[in-house]
Amino acid sequence: MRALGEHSCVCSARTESAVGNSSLRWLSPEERGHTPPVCGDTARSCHRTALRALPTAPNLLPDLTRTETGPRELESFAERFKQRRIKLGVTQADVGSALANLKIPGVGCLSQSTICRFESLTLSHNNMVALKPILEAWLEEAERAQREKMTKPEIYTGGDKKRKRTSMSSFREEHSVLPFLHVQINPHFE
DNA sequence: CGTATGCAAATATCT
DNA sequence: GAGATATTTGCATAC
Repeated sequence: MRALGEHSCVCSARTESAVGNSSLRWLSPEERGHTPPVCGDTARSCHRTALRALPTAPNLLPDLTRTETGPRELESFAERFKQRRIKLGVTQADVGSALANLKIPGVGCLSQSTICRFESLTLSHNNMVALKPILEAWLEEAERAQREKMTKPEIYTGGDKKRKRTSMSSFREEHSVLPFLHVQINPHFE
């Protein structure tokens, strides 16, 4: 009787996953030989079905068009991923939930466990291959966002100095911002 | 506090 | 379509 408490991500409980994450497949139909639709993502097939690479692909074709992500490559990527993540000062759990913000179709959030396993290469090869592009996308996005912050000075001069008085001289500013907040309630770092 | 891992549930895919 | 088997992923908890 685990009280499926508050998980970090929106799509928490495994029983009430109403977040329609349609499953996505990173492999082409040819590779699998034959693949029905994919998954009739019923209302329950949330994240659990999200990422998958070919299950038991025989790999008979000398894929010239496909870049077979070798174990070597995965290994180095996982390594770099971890380093850069830490450099950004982000935890595994943060990454997991932040993935949802990428808005990649079919990709929701992932748990800290999964991120950890990815970094330690303790996932199946196919799973790794499937996750790689996603995490890669997140990494670039996160670094880009940080760069942006570095460029800009401090938006508010808070901190050790005396906080600058919030001079809302007129209501003009407020009026200009409100409309934005209506459409983007949760601005995120971007 | 952040990370690693055993275990089991939920699906996907195969036969 | 049903049952069996394979995979992926999260929770709980130890480290």
